Order: sequence, then C-alpha cells, then structure tokens
Amino acid sequence: MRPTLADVATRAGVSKSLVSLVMRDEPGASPETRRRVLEAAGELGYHPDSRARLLRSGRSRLLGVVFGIQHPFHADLVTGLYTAARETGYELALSAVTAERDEAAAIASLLQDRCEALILLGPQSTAASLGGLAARMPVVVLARSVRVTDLDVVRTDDAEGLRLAVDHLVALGHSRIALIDGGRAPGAADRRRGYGAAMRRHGLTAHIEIVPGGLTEEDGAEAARSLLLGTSGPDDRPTAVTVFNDRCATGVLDVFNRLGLTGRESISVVGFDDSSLARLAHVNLTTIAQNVPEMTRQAVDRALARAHGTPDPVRAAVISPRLVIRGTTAPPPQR
Amino acid sequence: MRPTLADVATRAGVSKSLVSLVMRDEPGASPETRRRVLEAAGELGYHPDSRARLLRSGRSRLLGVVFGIQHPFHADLVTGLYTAARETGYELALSAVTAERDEAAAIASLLQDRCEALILLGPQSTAASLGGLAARMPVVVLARSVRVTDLDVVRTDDAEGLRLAVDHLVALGHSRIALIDGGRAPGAADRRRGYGAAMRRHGLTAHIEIVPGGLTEEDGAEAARSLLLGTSGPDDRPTAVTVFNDRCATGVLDVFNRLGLTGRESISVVGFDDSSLARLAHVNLTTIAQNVPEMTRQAVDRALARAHGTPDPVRAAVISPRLVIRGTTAPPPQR
DNA sequence: GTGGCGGCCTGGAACGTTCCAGGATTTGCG
DNA sequence: CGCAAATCCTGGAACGTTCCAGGCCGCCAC
Repeated sequence: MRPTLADVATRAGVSKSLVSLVMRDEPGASPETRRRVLEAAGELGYHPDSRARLLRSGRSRLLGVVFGIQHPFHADLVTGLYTAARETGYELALSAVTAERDEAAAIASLLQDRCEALILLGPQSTAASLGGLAARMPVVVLARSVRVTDLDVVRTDDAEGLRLAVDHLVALGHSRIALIDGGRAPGAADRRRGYGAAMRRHGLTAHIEIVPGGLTEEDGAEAARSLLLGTSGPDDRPTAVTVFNDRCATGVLDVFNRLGLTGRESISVVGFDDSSLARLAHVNLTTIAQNVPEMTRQAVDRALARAHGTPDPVRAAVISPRLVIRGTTAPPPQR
Repeated sequence: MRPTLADVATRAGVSKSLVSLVMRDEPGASPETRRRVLEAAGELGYHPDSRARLLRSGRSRLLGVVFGIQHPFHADLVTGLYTAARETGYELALSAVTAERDEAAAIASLLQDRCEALILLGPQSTAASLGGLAARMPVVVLARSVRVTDLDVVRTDDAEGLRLAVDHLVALGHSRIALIDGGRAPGAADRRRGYGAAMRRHGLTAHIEIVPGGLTEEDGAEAARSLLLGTSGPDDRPTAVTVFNDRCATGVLDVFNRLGLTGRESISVVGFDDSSLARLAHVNLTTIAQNVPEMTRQAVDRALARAHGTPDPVRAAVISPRLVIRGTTAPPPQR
C-alpha cells in the first residue's frame, strides 16, 4: 500500500495537517519540523495523491488538452503548452486523437477528470458541438478558427502568412506562383484567401493556380506530380509553389528532387508551420513560422482566465506569423 | 457547481447508493427506478467525478504512459496502447517527454495520479533509477531492453530484425552492406550485434562497415554524406545500407536522391519500425516492421498482471519483427 | 502581572464517491 | 399459512486530502 499523509505524520511525530502544510510549501511550520517531515516523506517514498487533493480542494489545477498524436505540429504545440502551464502551476491532462479514437472519445475522457478548462488543438468537431461543450466548461480552440461565442480562439493569421510567402517570392522575381492547398483542414480556407489577395495585389491574378493538396507528405507528393503532369516543360510551369504545411511541403520537395528538378527547371518551395521538420539541415525549408510560444502562452492564459470567470473580452487572438528564409527559395531560373 | 450523486438522488427520490449502483450499471435496481435515475442524471447533466470515484474505490483503472512527443514511432505505440487498453476497461494517462520536460518530470507527474502501473516508451533513465521505480510500483518498459528485475520488458527482437534485413539484401545479391547505427539509442546495441552476426554468417566479415548515425532525419543525412565522402566512385562504396530506423532512413534516402544516385550508382536502403513514414507511397521504404499491435497488447496485459499481483514469470517478451519489402531495395547494379 | 499577539501546531469536518451491513417488501414453496 | 430466499433499497463509514477553528507557548509592552 502506498504511504499517505497519516503515515508520514506518525513517522515524523506530527499531525496530518502539518504534513499537509509542508507538502504544499505553505508557511506555518518551523524550519526544523519542516526538515523532519520532508525527511520522513522521502524515506517512505511518499507522493501526494492528486485525486484526494483535488477532490478536497475543489480546484483540479488541471488543463485538458486534446491533440492529434500523428500530427508533428501538434507535438510542437503540446511542448509549448507544457512550458506555458508550468509557469502557472497547472498540470496538463493529455488526451490523444488516434486513428481509432475519435475526438469525441478524447474529450469525453477528459470530462471525467474535472479539468478546469479544455484546450483543443485544431479540432475537427462541428461548430455546434464545440458550442455545446463551451456552454458546459471553459474551452479554448487552438490553431483553428471557429465562429462560436463562449469560447476563445487562438490562431495564426493565416492570410498574413500567405501574404508573406507571396511577397517573398515576388521580391525574388517570381510571378508564376502556385498554391498547394490544405482542403478542409483548419486554416486552409484563410490561407487560400490570403494567397488570392496577395496575388491580386501584385497584379498576378492571371497566374493564380490552386492545386488540391492536404496535410501529409503523401498529399504533397501527389500534388507535386499533378502540378507537373501535362505540362510540356519548364516554361509551362510555376517557378514557385507555396504549400499548405511543412509536412506536405517535404512531400513536394521529395518529388522535385527525385525528378531532378534543378538548375533551369528548379522550383522554389515555401512551407508553413516551421515544424522541426523544416529546420533539418538537409531539408532546410523556407517556411512561414507560427509563433508557438506566443500561441501556447495565450491559450493557457485564456483558458485560465475563463476558468476563473474573467474571460478576455476579445474572443479571438490572431497571432502574426513570420517568414523564415532558408534554402528552398531562390530567384527564378533564367529561361 | 457541478451536480453530484446527492443531487441526482434527491431529484430521483432515491438514496445516493442507489444512484451509484445505477451509474455503474450494477444489478440491484428495478428497471423502473433505473430509468428514473438515468432520467434525473440526464436532466442535471451529471457526470461522475472520477477523482472521488477512484479515491474511494482504491483502484484507478488508470495506466500511466510516458512517451516522447517528438518521436513518430512512439505515436504509433500510443495508438496501439489506447486500443489495447480499451479492451480491458482501463484508461491511459499520458505524460509527454519534451525538449524542456525530462523523463523524471514526466514520471513524477504520473506518480501523483495513482496509476495502477506505468508503461515507459523507450525510456532514457538509468537501469538503477528504473529499478528504484519498479520497486515502488508495477512498471513495463516498452521498446528498450533493460536488465533489471521486478519489471517487465516488451521489445522487438532487434538482432533478428537486422538478420532479416541482411538476409534480404544478400538474397538480392548484395555483399557490400553497411549499417548506419543508432548510437546509444534503445535497441541500437542489439541491432549492431545482429548485423555483425548476420554478416559473418554469410561470410561477409570483410565487408562489415558501421557508420555512426542516430535517430533523426538529420543524423541519417549526415551519415549518408560521410558514407560517400572520400570514396572515389560507385565501385568504392557499399551497394546497400541498413539504417537504424525509418526516420533516419528518410534522411539517408533524401541525400541519395539529391545526389542523383540512380542506375549504376544506386544504393538499396532498409529502414526499421515500419512507421507511417515508410508506408508513404513516395517514400515506399523497405523496412523491418515492429509488431505494434502485439507489443502494445503485451505491454498492457503485463502491466495489468503485475498490478493485480500476478506478474508473468517470464520477465521479457521479445517480439519477432517482420520484413516488409517495398521499393528501396533491388539487386545491386551491374558495375 | 497581565493582556495580547505571533508563531507553531492539532483535531476534526468536509469533498463525492464506493462499499458494507442490513431493512423492507415481495416471492416461492412446503 | 408461515418461513426462507430473493429482490430492491437505505444509511453510514470509509478513501486521502485541505481547510477552518482553535490551543498552547513564549515574549513584549504597559
């Protein structure tokens, strides 16, 4: 049986209450007893039982997080959430969405844990069901835009991201710039809009070309092939392409490399996310970086504010992304 | 305030105990009252408080899982664990290791949750500290071999995996087969051993070549470059390479593709893990598949057996891997 | 001296559940 | 018809914490 407060108390020769004080680092115990209590706890290998602790204190100091375990960018976000939460003294309760465990199941399992708030990473649920959830407890949606009241949204300014990408490519001298799209993925619609607007602003309306893509390497590879398919040669193709996300962009790059598109045939590629993937030296992908530390900090802050009954009056935080120039973009080849 | 058992009880005009029975689906209530209770619970939006429930019942029905959030293969394992756990009626409590949150912190946070057992994915801790942990609670180590009593180990037969890889390459006609190594990573030592043994068995002792590598794409890319560096041409190189894991192998492939190593210069590549990465059509990596469903099922079963005081007498489950032939291996080019 | 105050400590009542012992009421059966 | 068994239900004691109301002591100021 695991040791309890009472065991530590008898061992140290004090009362349960005092041990409780010491474990929580609260004032009210002399340095000497404090030392004795900690020693006893150590010897017994005592760890406070969070269940009992939370049951009694009413507040769980727990933040529920729903994320997609196969999604590398979610890994970056969870990493950020952990550090943001640590500063506030809250713990994270993770619940993963997998191929065989849907979002509803992931959320349901957190509901039993009495989290004080829920942070959902790029959720797929309908606006209606998110609304229903938000009516029952504080909810923050991260990395997806959703028009529902009673919940906070923290997301990147996707349109601006694509403006940055297009501006960069135009500045390098490109005009035939295609977009490989994310379909129904969170943020995809905004990125399409941003792409179209930026192209038009540069007077490149005629060169707008949107290729269906997706979130995975696979989708990127397919899109890259369909981009080249049926073109008669380098003159008949975009000289640059901006891609829905880094993962998809590596698929695109892979196809380009395999086909040996270098020199006169080379095509610039811009990704999105600045995931750890993009930073790898051999990939070295120019990309639009989402501001993960800022996003995760805001998500945690807003979740807690809502939990404490003082929600931020501005429901959506739209964070500016930033362009990271690496090796996959260059001036268009002379043809 | 969230409704409690007592609220439901008064609303339905019965005792707390009765409501408790009904909520747990236990016999002992008439169909009619059962209906009334469920109705009352529904109207109030009642959800049982798992904390109180677990506190009282002593058993948490919770399995702690420590995993590396940046590690794609761990994502596959967690997915398997979820489904394995569901069949047993247990829930998973996830705790991630991130760049800024080490394994000790991940474990400590689970200790507070009174999990009935801990499953550690490829842990980095020393054998000694694992032993200390195992003395205090049931522990299963997954995907790493560790010589410690009082804990279960579930792992792939790494040596056999490399034997499969080498046999396959030899059958194709290769003799100059190099290994790109995983260094100190879990399983790496066994894979080195298996590689050496298989090469010797085929009389290829002279061709044994071990290149330092690692777990990431980056490590793979570097190893690939160093493999080619200083060789005078195709005749001076291995014709095949077997790589520590899929992630590292994609780095290797990437460099090979970029350098345009095709036809007469092409080099076969075998990965390890059969992660979702390898299955992508454009990567199409020949690899050694770890049997994830079997490993995760065993891990959960052994964790529970240990938790219930009936540990499997055989402390280590060594699962056979299987060769998955895809597109990155072929007979050596005629030179 | 005595009152008061601050620092240190204790006892016991919650928190929301489960579990146990037993109280009614009905049913079964000789 | 009576007694046992079965069925349905209730009350209250746990589980391991936190929190509140106090108790004891020594010290200082008047």
